Amino acid sequence: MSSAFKALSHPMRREILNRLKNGPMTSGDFADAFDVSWPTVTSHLKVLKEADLVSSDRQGTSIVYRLNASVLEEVALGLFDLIGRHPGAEEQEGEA
Amino acid sequence: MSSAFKALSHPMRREILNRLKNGPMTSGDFADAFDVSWPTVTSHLKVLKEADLVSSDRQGTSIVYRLNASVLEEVALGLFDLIGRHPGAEEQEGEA
DNA sequence: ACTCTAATTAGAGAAAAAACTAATTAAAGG
DNA sequence: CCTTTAATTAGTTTTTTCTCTAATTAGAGT
Repeated sequence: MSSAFKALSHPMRREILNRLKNGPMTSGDFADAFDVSWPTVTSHLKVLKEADLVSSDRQGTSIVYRLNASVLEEVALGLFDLIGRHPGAEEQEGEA
Repeated sequence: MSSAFKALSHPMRREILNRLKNGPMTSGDFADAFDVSWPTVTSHLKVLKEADLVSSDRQGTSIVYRLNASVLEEVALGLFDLIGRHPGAEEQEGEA
């Protein structure tokens, strides 16, 4: 999970995750969407995959990536843990 | 907020945040706690401060750092947003 | 003002990350 | 089997990050 934070530290990788929220996409989709070379995209996808934030498998001629929402959720929960507060717990006036 | 993820990407910086959960600490406390030079600690604290994850002010002879929980919470909420799920929403069996 | 302690800034070197081009692999389809 | 399309791997260069030592700043206390 430690590598997840590293993976999240790059804007393009966060944007990739954001787009995967709307459904699976191929490596080529991303190569089109971003103004960098395809190998650069591949490299970012690899980082995300190693952090287990995305999964991929071949579908015909393309390789399809999809979000591992549960892992991302774990990371978010880890952040809440860092501040010792439970998600969804509203701020209360008097905390005795 | 983009710099927050960068700030969170280093293990020592996450550990600093984790320790600050239990209350404010001085730069020297961290310099003692970690096996790196004091300037290295200062540098990490600076990154955290620039990401607005911690605040500091002088208290007598020391400089005291404390957690900006609200900012950290925002980052965690941002992650939940990335997966399009609200914090505290339990996994449900049938999602129609 | 002087000195001690706490902490930061400056500057340099090593290591890691990010980008590119060129070359390679893999499957699909004629 | 050969070609085309999709994607990755290899190798290199540039930029950023991390760490250190040495020097400096800032306040406290005498």
